[in-house]
Amino acid sequence: MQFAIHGFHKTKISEIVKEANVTQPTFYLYFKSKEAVFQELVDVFKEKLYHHVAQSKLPADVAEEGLMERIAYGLRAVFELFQQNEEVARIGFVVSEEATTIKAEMTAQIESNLTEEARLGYFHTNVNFSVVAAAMVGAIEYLAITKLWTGSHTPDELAEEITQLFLHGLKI
Amino acid sequence: MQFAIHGFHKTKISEIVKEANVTQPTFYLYFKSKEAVFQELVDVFKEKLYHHVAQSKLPADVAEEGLMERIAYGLRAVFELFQQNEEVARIGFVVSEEATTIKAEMTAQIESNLTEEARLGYFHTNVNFSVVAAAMVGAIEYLAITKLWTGSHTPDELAEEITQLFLHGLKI
Amino acid sequence: MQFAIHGFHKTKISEIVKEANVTQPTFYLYFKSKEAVFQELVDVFKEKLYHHVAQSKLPADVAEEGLMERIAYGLRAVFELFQQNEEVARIGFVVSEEATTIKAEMTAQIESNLTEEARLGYFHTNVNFSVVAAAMVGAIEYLAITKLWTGSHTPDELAEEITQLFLHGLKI
Amino acid sequence: MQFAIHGFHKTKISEIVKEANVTQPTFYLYFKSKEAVFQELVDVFKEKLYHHVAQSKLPADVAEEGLMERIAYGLRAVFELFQQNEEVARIGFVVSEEATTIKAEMTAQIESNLTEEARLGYFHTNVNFSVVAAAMVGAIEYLAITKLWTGSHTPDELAEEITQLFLHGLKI
DNA sequence: TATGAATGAGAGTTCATTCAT
DNA sequence: AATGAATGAACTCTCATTCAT
Repeated sequence: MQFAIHGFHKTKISEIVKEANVTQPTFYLYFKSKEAVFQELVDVFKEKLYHHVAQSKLPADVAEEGLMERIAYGLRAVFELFQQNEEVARIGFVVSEEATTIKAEMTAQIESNLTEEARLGYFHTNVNFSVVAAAMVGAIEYLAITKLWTGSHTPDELAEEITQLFLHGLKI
Repeated sequence: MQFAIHGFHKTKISEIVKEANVTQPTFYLYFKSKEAVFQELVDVFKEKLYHHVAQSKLPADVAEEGLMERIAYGLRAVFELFQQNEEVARIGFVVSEEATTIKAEMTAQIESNLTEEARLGYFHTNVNFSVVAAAMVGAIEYLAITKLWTGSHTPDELAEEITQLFLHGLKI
Repeated sequence: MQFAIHGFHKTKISEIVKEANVTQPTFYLYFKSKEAVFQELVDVFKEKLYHHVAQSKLPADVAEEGLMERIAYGLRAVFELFQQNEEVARIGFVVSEEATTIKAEMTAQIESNLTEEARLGYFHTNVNFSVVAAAMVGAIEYLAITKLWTGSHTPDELAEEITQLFLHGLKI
Repeated sequence: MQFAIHGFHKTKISEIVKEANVTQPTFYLYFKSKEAVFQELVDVFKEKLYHHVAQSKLPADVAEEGLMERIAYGLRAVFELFQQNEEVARIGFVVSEEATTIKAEMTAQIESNLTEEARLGYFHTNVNFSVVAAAMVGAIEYLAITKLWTGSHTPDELAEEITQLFLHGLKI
């Protein structure tokens, strides 16, 4: 879908319909307007994303040994969502105007998760979780763009690496 | 500058010149085209950024105790560059088409730095530095947008938090 | 019928067929084109109108006392035609392009009637019957629109009032 | 002006600008939209019309002998307005959607004038002034179209004839 | 007889860009 | 150095009309 590649403004109806081998009026047979079809895509993605993030919150009884795996699991799910819905994810997370809002919402959710998880004793508390959450969201976005959607890394690999990094850091 | 706020396509020459209190033809006395002026801004930023990142590479003789501070120093410099050149940074790092390339270049530079630094023994080596570098760039971008340019955090605070996170992780 | 309400241009085939609970191609099974069906409606009305107006001419032997009633009779017939065929009358007399021609034809007929009637001694001759005829047609049209089709007045009432006005005037 | 001839929907920007020997974008240099320029014309006319009609109300002290002249005077003024502003009058009184409202307003004003004048003893009161007012407005409109704007009659002649007709009627 | 699906032609509008002065 | 006035090219969207079935 052209929107995912070019964003809203550079995407022309004429190109969309050419790709689909139909004429312009046909587009309006199926969609109310350029804006409407774009928004629909955004909404579909938003729905899915929020659902995934909400589910990635750690439960109360994760054992010390299983912690890392459990975190990686949540991240992997997000990366898989991004992989299986690349176009719609690109639109909703990167190119749409609403992407800002969507990422802000995701950040807030992650911050809330982290805070709760810290209270459960999983993490230490001398960090600003709002900053950490934003760092995670930024990292996820950019990794999706450069490592996932390029095909160079799998969701599994990325989740693994990121978990390792955010859990233990680089320091020996 | 309108470009920083609205991006290339939504920014109209008519708005630019209105803001500058001149007429449209005057614009073309000073710039070859809409595209050219935009490119000029991008180039200015690119130059500065690459310079800063290159300088943030750790030297060979940092003492154990000073490591963290030295890393924070490099990050702080980048955030300060972003703060002092918000508009041009927004354009070159976020809204321009070339932003992709610029961030890729920065990522490569950071990866190279990390690899070298690991070889110097600062970090352990069982992580994929290409992934870590991308995570850092993504984090930096999103923190700039949500924490720096909103005025909620200073370059210093952000550098501090990020260093802490990337060095030691969240785990207790 | 949509034409009567919205006129030719604002009436869409898509609306017509929706109202009739058929699809667009079905329309073209029954009518050659949008224009053709409109024209058909106009023709139907034109036929009826000319017939009525021709019949409203006063015969030669109307008694002094019956004159007013005889005139009112003709007018009433026209208003009744308009009332019983509101849609088609609206189209043929108001919204169609041909309405101009139709009203011109009606005006000419009335003028001819008046001239003849004046020669029979019913009216005085120091007025321009072409102007009077046009005034009548204009009055009839606007009264149909504002008093008849709104339901506020009956054909009878309108015929009565108009006859009184055109026969004796307002002056005491 | 094309609007006066063809009405709003059949008038194309492309025709307007062709008539003016400029290109389509030039149109938008001077007018906000097709709709806006049309509305502006309507408003200009409305203003003028209401002013004239309001002024045509008879004062309290018209002498018996001067009555007819005084009435003709008011009508003449309206026809002169129509003549001197043919295009805008056509638009505001005939082809615009608002024409309905404008004529209704004018009718109401005339009815009010007539009622008042009858109370002053100028006219007898056994007629429905609402119907008479509508008849007048309809007559005025159609006479403007067929006798004034065709050039066949002057405002003076039309005012004279109409006054005679509405004051004394056709009856000998 | 009826239609789901499609379209050619053209509407109004916007915008970066350029003359003539 | 500066501009008022204009435009080419392109855009989104609409609508009467027609296939293939």
